[in-house]
Amino acid sequence: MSAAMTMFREPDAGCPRANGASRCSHCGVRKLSVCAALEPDEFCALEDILRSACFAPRDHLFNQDEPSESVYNITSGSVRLYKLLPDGRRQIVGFALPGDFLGLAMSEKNAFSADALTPVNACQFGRRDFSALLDRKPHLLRRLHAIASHELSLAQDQMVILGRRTAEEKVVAFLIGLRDRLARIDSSTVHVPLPMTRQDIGDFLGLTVETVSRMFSKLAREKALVIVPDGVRLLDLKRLASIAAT
Amino acid sequence: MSAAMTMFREPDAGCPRANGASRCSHCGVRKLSVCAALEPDEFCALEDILRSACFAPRDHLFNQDEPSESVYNITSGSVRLYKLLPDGRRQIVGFALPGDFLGLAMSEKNAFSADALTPVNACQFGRRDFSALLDRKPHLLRRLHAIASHELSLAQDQMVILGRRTAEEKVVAFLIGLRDRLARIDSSTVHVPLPMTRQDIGDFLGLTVETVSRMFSKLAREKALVIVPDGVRLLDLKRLASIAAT
DNA sequence: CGTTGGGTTGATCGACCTCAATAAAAGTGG
DNA sequence: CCACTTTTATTGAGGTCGATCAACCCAACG
Repeated sequence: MSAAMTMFREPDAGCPRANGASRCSHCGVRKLSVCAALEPDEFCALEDILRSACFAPRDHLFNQDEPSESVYNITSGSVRLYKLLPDGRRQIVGFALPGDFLGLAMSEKNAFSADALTPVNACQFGRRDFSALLDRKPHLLRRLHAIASHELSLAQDQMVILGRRTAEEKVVAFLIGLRDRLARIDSSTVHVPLPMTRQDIGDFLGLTVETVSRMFSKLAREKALVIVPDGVRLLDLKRLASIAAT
Repeated sequence: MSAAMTMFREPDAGCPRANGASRCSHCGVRKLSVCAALEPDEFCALEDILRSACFAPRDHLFNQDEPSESVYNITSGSVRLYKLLPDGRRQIVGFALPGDFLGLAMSEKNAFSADALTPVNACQFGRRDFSALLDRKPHLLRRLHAIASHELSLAQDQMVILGRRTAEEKVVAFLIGLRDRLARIDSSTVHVPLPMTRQDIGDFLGLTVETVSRMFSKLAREKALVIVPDGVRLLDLKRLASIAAT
């Protein structure tokens, strides 16, 4: 391989897409990610500090309250982000999808834990390296801030869902929200893959597994959706949208 | 109006838009705000685009879904931030206190409504003016991003409260959280002024007025706190902290 | 005064939780 | 490939926390 390859830190052995992920020019999520802020000739600065990482399902990217070493940009797969209370109650604060950035806060300690739901590929950056890069690339910082603000806005939407919506509305809002996010990545429309368990969905929506399951059954019974292996297929989008909007 | 109505420290009495607010050097919240990122000689750039604004209780700073004209830095008083569902259900997404910045997202449209709970003084900036300033002052942008990230983190904490805590825990977490924020402004310890109604607290915590009132009564009955005019006095901090931590 | 908005308290109800049983997948090792 | 365990999903029965409905108090205010 060329001298250009020597710029990359060593990719994980056995990681299928290791090369693809670090070669930003071929990256599938480049236009969705922080990286979109950079000009083509600036990518070398990113590639200099980037390490391609991959994780198997259940691998932890990082843990709540531990020092934050790295920040990540997800290139494939999905990641579960959650907080635990001392007594074991869990709140999932989000699911990261391809294009999503983890470590917006650039803080010393992780505010939540993150683990892989599916095989995950990510660009990994040293927190300090990335922070230094932000100081050199104001465009990148500006973009990161835009992303953080958008995340804040989504978090506030989630507050409405958690605080003021019924179980049925929660589940539907979750499905519609996930569908909209997936549509940005590949334009799938009615098929919504669900790499997370019902328990995960419950812990995201402030419900129990049983209630989530019951709502899925109810919506399926009413022909608003069909439950398929690994996900759902939305049938009556109009009806679902009206439930989520109310 | 009574002095008790104005719960939080007011640098300039009444509402003169002349001195205190626009003269950054004398501003009481400078070290807490975005502005802390600026060097003394840079404040003129801020003062150039700043307008001192004041609001009476119930005045709206801006409304959900309307175009965002300005961003604000609160210098005194407190502001209620909320989202409304079409059917009238309300979720309060936060209370802004002195030092807080409104308009982090710098987006075209407001994601929520904001109105004053008490008399409020604020520094008002045109959204475009402020955005342009951010391009000229990377330090300011960096600070704004730090603030946005911190807000995101608080929003995630609030998700845990909304999704996974009991009514009692919610109320206690709210009081402790507010106390901690007030402590950053003036180091009050046990007296927590509450400029918002029980209804507001309920709409922040995903509870009804009645439940909030009952929890206050319960905590008062158990001598964990005393209800005083315009607020509460925390008595058994150890016990309250342990409820909130659980 | 009467009115109005906020706060408290009680009685009842219901949405969601808890507990329990079963079924269906998905690993795991032989 | 098949037993065997483990994890996940579904469904039912019954209980509970917080919502709802309603009465009342109190302070502020015109």
